Amino acid sequence: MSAVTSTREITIGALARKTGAKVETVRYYERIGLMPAPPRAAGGHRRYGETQVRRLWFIRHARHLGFSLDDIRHLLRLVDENTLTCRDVHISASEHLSAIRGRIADLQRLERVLNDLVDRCDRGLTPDCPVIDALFEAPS
Amino acid sequence: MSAVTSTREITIGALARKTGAKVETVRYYERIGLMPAPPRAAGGHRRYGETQVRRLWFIRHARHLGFSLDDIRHLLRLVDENTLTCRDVHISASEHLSAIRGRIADLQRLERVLNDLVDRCDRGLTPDCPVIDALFEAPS
DNA sequence: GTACAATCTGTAGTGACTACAGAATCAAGG
DNA sequence: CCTTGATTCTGTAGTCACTACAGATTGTAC
Repeated sequence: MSAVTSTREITIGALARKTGAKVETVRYYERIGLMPAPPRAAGGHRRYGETQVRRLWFIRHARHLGFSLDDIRHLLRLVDENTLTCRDVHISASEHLSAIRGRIADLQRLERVLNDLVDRCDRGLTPDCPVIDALFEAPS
Repeated sequence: MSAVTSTREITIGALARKTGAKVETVRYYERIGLMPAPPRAAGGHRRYGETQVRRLWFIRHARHLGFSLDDIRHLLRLVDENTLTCRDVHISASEHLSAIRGRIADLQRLERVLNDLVDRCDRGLTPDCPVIDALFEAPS
């Protein structure tokens, strides 16, 4: 087993292309402590290994699932402690799921109200629109 | 007709209590030009009349309906020009409505994926959880 | 050697507020 | 008149998750 630098190390640009993240975002994740500061090449450019590529994939997937960076930070701490279990993922995802369902319900309520407004404004052919008037007044 | 200050003018705190907005938010709306700079009392405190109360109600209602401050700015410009019609409200609300519907659809897709993940992680009683593994890898 | 691409650091902008700090003003009770 | 406590004033910075620069340096291909 040699201890020399792996030939599989890649630049930040290659990492970004691989995972679909932007270069600036990767540096941002490093700044806020989600990604560890990687080793640098002679000129100061960052070099990433397989572990960091996998870590960024984890972040990307979790973000895509709508987890906040704080949620992800929590999960990654468990990863770093080597104690992340299915149970942890289950708990975090369940909480997240009910938040999502709440947001869907909120938006659906909003949709009904807006739909009603659109409907009433559509047919509002009278000179003074009661819908507009109502917007300017305290709710009854 | 007297030209003295109306007795119905209220402070920013009273305005906030009336409409349910926060004092800071009212000042914020003034700063970004949604609310006009009101006249001041002797000591420099803001005084609001009925017109501004109605204007703030409009903003509150529109925000509650999920319109962006930019949307609201647009509508209020028409109000200031005295040309706001039911048609304008209809157009703006329709656009907004389809954006809301798009977001609902996005969240519902997300809900399905998350639900599936929760489901699989729930039953994942094997030592190595394939769900977690998948989170660390490029999508296949 | 010379382009040109990629990377570096640091800072500021987004939306819609919210949260202070520190000073001034106002309203009520004694 | 004076004090106390609430309210208001201005200005600035923080939130979230990036994104977009500027200006300097480094890496790479010909």
